[in-house]
Amino acid sequence: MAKYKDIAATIRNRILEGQYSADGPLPEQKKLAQEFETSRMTIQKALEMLTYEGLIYSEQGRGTFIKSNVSALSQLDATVNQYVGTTKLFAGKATVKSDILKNELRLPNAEEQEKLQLAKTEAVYDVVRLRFLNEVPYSIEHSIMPAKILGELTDTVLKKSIYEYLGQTLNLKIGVAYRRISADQPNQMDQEYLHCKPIEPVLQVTQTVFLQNGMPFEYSTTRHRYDMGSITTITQGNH
Amino acid sequence: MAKYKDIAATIRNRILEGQYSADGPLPEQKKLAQEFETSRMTIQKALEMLTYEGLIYSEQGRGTFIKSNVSALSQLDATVNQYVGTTKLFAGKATVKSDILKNELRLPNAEEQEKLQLAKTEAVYDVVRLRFLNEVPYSIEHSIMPAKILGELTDTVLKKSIYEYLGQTLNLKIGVAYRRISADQPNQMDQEYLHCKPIEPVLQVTQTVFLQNGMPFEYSTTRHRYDMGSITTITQGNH
DNA sequence: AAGTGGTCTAGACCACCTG
DNA sequence: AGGTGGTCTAGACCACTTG
Repeated sequence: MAKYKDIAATIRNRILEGQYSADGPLPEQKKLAQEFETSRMTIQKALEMLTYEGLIYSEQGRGTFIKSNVSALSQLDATVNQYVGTTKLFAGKATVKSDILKNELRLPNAEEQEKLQLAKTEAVYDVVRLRFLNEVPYSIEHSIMPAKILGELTDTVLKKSIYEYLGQTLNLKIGVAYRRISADQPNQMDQEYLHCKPIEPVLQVTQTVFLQNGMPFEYSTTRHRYDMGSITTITQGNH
Repeated sequence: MAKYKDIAATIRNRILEGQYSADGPLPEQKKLAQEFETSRMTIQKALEMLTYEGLIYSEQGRGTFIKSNVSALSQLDATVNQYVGTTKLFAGKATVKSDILKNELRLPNAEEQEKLQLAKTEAVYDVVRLRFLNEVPYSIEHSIMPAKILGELTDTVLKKSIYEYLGQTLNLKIGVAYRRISADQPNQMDQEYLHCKPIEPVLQVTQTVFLQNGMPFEYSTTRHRYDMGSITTITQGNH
């Protein structure tokens, strides 16, 4: 492990255990460099990590301070706002299953070509899945994914988790995701599969997910029963 | 301006203008250091900036690459997923006004004490505002804010933007925000003020907003007409 | 083995805040 | 003026990937 990560871990623990005064500043960088027998640059990389984690902040000419919401943060189980997919989110807490309503290989339409940056000739998977939480249907997920990334997409994979398949079998990493969240009245499918009554709305999430190398990997729309799911986001201000 | 920021700006422009091959790697760090007549550490800080912006990524032993979604990104006006409040979001595009339905100074209840990290004795403002976009009501915002941060909260401020007041008058900076987004059936107030029919849902956002120093500054619930507003988020994976 | 990025050093000077 | 963090240097060695 890199030295600056070790140092960051040590300082993080001290902060969480209250070993540093919550009011006053942290020891100055020069002192920390002496204590950890390293250079100031290395200390700065460690502090930079903790800054991105939202634990501390620095002000030029004043010092480095602990954010006062640190105690509140430890109550939330929110590490970072990272996309994990539905399956992993509920791991261990409940059983998640999927019915595959559609799994088709076809050519993309104009919108899909644009969103997934594909040529007319590059095929996509068009997959619709009904997802169950503890045997109760809670969302319908409609995904368009480029065939060139996924290769052979079997029902076995779809029944489990596409994200698991991506990371473990294809060894690809998720990068950025753009999501648009809105509320909507239930449509015909929602009423049929999610058993929504006309007055029971859905929460709709339309997202484009990119791999770490920037290739678009999924363009999807998911509709959740309003009483079975909400989205949590953490937005960091500028550092 | 810092040298590494200048260099980052130069490289960013080159990438956006297509001066670097989209397939191959960027010039190696040593070459860039020579070109910009600087040290490798400074080049690394510049590249680090572009990495956090989602423009490039590096792989140890291979090189630094341009993400292939760069062209798609420039279509979106999304720089970073920063919270700006409703007023600024629509600046110039439409007129935003507020009716103040309630503006009360009182003591916090147990939930508010916890969310805002307040003592029983510290007063809060309890504000309900009906927001109009081009004279049409589109959301109801219910905010609880600590009086010790805001000082005197006049109706003049509330009619405009609290976030503007924070930044410009109080010189405080927004830090992190936690938000929970869900869909809901319209309640009595939604039906009265947003003119929702029973089958017209609302998009609800419950958020806790912290200042840069970690003090909680707002605990609020906003309900939007489903056909007037959606939330867009950008989630970065791990770098 | 060669070439890439990742980390680290031991200094230095600058920018900013506070008394 | 003194003390803080912010930036920068000119090297060095390490970790990883590729031919």
